[in-house]
This record gives sequence, C-alpha cells and structure tokens, in this order.
Amino acid sequence: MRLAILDATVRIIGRAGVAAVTHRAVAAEAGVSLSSTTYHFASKDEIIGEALRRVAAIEIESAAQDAAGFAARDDVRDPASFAELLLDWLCPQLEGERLLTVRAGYHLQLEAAHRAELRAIHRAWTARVLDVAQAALTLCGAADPPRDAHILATMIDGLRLEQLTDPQPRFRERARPLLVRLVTALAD
Amino acid sequence: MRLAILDATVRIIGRAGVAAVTHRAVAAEAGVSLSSTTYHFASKDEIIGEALRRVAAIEIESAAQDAAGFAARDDVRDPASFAELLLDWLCPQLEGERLLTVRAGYHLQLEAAHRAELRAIHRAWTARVLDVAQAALTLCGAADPPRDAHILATMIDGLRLEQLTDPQPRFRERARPLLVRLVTALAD
DNA sequence: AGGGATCCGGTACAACCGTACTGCCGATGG
DNA sequence: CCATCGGCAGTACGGTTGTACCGGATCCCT
Repeated sequence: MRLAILDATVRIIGRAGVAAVTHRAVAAEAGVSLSSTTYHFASKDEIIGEALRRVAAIEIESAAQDAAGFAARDDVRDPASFAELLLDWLCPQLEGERLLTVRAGYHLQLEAAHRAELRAIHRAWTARVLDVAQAALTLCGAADPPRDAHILATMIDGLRLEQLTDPQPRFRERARPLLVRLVTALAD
Repeated sequence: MRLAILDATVRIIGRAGVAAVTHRAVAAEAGVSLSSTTYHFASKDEIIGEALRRVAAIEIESAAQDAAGFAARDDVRDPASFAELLLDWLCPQLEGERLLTVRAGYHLQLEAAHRAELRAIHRAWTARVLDVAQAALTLCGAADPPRDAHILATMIDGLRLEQLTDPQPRFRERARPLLVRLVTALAD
C-alpha cells in the first residue's frame, strides 16, 4: 500500500509535475482511500520526499543493471558498439510508463534544490551514476575514466532531459551520432 | 506592471518551484494587488506560460551577448582560453538573483513537457542556444561545429543544472577541467 | 471640460486543499 | 472466545486558492 501510494505519486509527477500532487489525486491514482495517504505519511512533503527516494532507488537499480550488461560483454572496445549499448539502455527509459519515472526524477531533482534534506538522496544517486559511467568507460578502454565519467554522465543526462521535455521520433537515430562522436573523442 | 508580475513569478519559481506560484504569492512578491494578477493574465496557467516566455527571452539575450563576446575576441583558438570564456559566461549565472532565473528556466522546461503550447517556446530557445554554440565552436576552430554544437550545449546545460540542484563552492575550479577536456576532445 | 477607456485596489465566494478524527474490520495472541 | 491492535475507509473542518465583481483613480481624445 505504501509502495502503491509512492508509485502513484511518481506517475502523477511524471505526467503533471509536483504541483499536481495532492492527497486526493494520489489516492485516486493509487486506488486507495484518501486517509491511507495520511496514514502512511505524515505530510504531503513527506510523500514527495519518499517519492524522490523511490525514484532514486529505481534509477540506481537501472544503472546497476546497465553496468552488469557492460561487464557481460567483451565486444565494447570500439566507440560504435559502446554507444550502441548505451542506446540499448537509454531508449527503453524514454517510452511508455518508464518515461514517467524518469521525468519524475528530474522534477524531484529540482525539488531537491529547494529542500536541503532531499539533497543527500540526490547526491547519492548521482554518485552511483558516476560510478557506473566510470566502470563503463574503463571497460571500453577509455584514456582516463575518472576524469571523463562526469562528462559522459552529464551528456547522457542532458540527452534524456531533452527528449523528455520535447519527445521526438527516432530518438535512437538522433542520439547515436552524438554518442558515437563523444565516445570517440573521449577515447583518445 | 505586467513585467513586474512576470519577474516576481520567475523569482518564486526559482526559489520554490512551480507549485509555489499562487496569485497571492505573486502579488506579494511583485508588490502589487491581488487583482492585478488576474487583470493582466487570464489565468494562473497563463502567468506561468508567460513566465516561461520571459525566461526564454532573457536566456536568449544572455546567449547572444555571450556570442558577441566570443566574436570580439581573437585569442580563443586554444581550448583552454575558450573554456575560460565559457566559464566567464557561465559562472555569473549561478550566483545571486541570476541563479533564480536560470533555475526557473529548468522548472519551466519541465512544465513545457506537460503543456504542448509551451513546447514551441522552449524549442525556439534551444535552437538559439544551438546557434550560439555552433558560432562559438566555429570561432575557436573546431573540426565540425554543426555536429559538435549539440554536444557542447548539452554539456554546459548539464553542468548548470547540476550546480543549481546542489550548489557547490568553487564551481569554476570544478567545471574548468571538464570543459577544457571536452573542448580539447572536440577540437580534434 | 467631460466622458470613455484603461488600469488597479478591495472584497467576496465557491471550490479545493491538507489534515484530524471516528469507526469498522480482520488478524493475532492469550 | 474475545480483547487488542494495526490498517484502512468515511467524513468533517478550518484555511487557502482561483477567479469574479465592483468602485475609484488616471489618462486620453474631442
């Protein structure tokens, strides 16, 4: 029930932003009663904060699976196939229900800008993402993974945000040359 | 008056997010009466939409000034000084009042994700930014400006967002090696 | 001078909000 | 078998919100 409420909150944020989160909207989306939302959470701010924690957990798990995918492959030495693996991980995040989670992540990231107690969650999340990016760069034989992981992570994040803001068809085809170019440039 | 209301709205969004925008909060921030906010704008959504238009206008103007700064200099051929010029443009945006405008820009970008009529504004904004990035890359003698402008713009945007979400001291020193590395890599 | 038109402050009201309170209900442990 | 308790639904209430309405001020045009 607690989880159903949080997932409903994430969907609402993904569809309509943090401003659309009300106890009543969350209860309706989750299919529970209004009072369930106040029973499990002390306040609306707590619901939103826990929703951020949940999104971060989902995203970290996704990144970890991505890292496992890299480690399982040994043909990612060249930039092109490395970019292709990145796209395999990226594209499913930008479709259907998953898109709402990712979009909610950006909303909650901005929410953390205003609320200090949420920043620690966001910081842990980005640290994990950096770890994964660094591991991926190491596996594909980049020149200086610790230095370039930040660049790669920022670039991927920016591409996601761009696509979430204004979804374009054929994202994969649009993003591929950018990733190939970046990875190639960083490989030297 | 109209402008005062919009600027107040931008400050509120920058400080506390779109959810904090109410007619009364805007009126108090702008120092005008409650009814002035309903006189000049048909609804709250219109206020928020016009605030996005205003932020986009401010950011486009800022980017244009940056482009003019590049054009006026002829010592930006090497990556290091190019990165330094980028930092000269970037850092003032992340302090004081200006930070609120930039942060509001990201909030409104996400707002555009939910409201189709705002997407055109955001699209025009990013197109202008891409133009400036391309012009800058051309001036500093990059290999393929049209291709790499997107990468540079995305990277800069990501660094801004990161700093806005969780402001860190000595941003310039942290961002410099990343920008130098990226520009160097793209210069080949 | 006067009469619109435009702009803005004050107030009003219905809807909606967060949250507290009360009672049901099924599980659990003695 | 029943007392207890955690989990949930229904309802209530004070405060806030979006927005409509009205009265006064200021400006502009004739």
